[in-house]
Amino acid sequence: MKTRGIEASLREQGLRMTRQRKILLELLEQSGAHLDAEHLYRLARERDPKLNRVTVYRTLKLLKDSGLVDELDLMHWEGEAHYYETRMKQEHAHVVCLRCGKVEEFYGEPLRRMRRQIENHLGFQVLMVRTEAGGYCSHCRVLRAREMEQAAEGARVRNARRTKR
Amino acid sequence: MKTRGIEASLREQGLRMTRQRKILLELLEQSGAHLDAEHLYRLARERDPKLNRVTVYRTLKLLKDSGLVDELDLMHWEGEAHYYETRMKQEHAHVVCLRCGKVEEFYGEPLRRMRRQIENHLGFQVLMVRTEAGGYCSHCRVLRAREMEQAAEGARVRNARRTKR
DNA sequence: GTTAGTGCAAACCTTTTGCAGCTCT
DNA sequence: AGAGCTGCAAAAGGTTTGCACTAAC
Repeated sequence: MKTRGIEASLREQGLRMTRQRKILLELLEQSGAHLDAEHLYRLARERDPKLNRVTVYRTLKLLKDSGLVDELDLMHWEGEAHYYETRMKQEHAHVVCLRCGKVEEFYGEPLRRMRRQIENHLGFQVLMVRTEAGGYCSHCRVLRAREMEQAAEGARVRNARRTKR
Repeated sequence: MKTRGIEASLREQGLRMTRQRKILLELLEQSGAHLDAEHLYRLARERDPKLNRVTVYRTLKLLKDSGLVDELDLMHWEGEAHYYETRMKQEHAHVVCLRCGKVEEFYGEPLRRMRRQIENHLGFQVLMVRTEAGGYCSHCRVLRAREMEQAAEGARVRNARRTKR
């Protein structure tokens, strides 16, 4: 959804498209990445140094409640911040590397099928589904194995020392 | 996994099974429900009034990092608290009613299939998958429709008043 | 006797709230 | 005028940290 479309959505709800909201929406759309409130705030201040952190939070809440952006946790990869993305794309899962923080998106039939099954089996009217996976990306998997090996080595040394004494 | 099994897991990592941890683990297992830190703390204090809130947090973190319990957000239904459940059961999704807060669990093939696809397509080693859906349960769906109707009615009245003036 | 774990107080970080002033319409 | 919106300061909510003391191994 373009900023235009979002503006229309806001208007329908009797809400206004202010200078601040325009800045925040543009940043959210440009950045393909997943921004958290603080990051978004810093970017926004580059365009308008007076823009307040509170406005960022209020805007994000508004957009979230209007269903215009989705809120993610990314498996709490570093801290409790929430990440936001505009709701333009197809439903997808987020896969986070717990070592390097890389985020990949996963599209696929199982997601849609799950939504349908939840609706049919549980009688829920599903408004949002959030699927997040945590693990190690192909790159970090190797490095991780090496790290574990070294940790085990360290433990062996420590144990040996203890036994000797 | 029984408390026994968890105790063994802790021991393997050179960790200790203290009175406090035993209490917390038992509570987590007994309660089929999804407890948050505060709730767990209150229950724990009934058994040991001196047990500190900080210990609850530290224990939960420990168990989470050891992969012995899973951490949920339940779509941030009321606040930012995290909910915990022991990792005994099969992989499942949590479906939260955004009106009454009821939580249902969903088991099914799509979940397992999704995990496999993420591993195959993205080359990730998946350690945890968390799927949460938000919506309205069959009961609240009806009530919700009624509420929306009343809200719309209210808006009509307000608009009429404004136009008249 | 070591090392891990606990309790207490205080800090921390993210997010929300109250309120006066501003700005669209 | 009247509603929505912003900025500022202050509070809230959930969680973590530093440190001295205690308990498990």
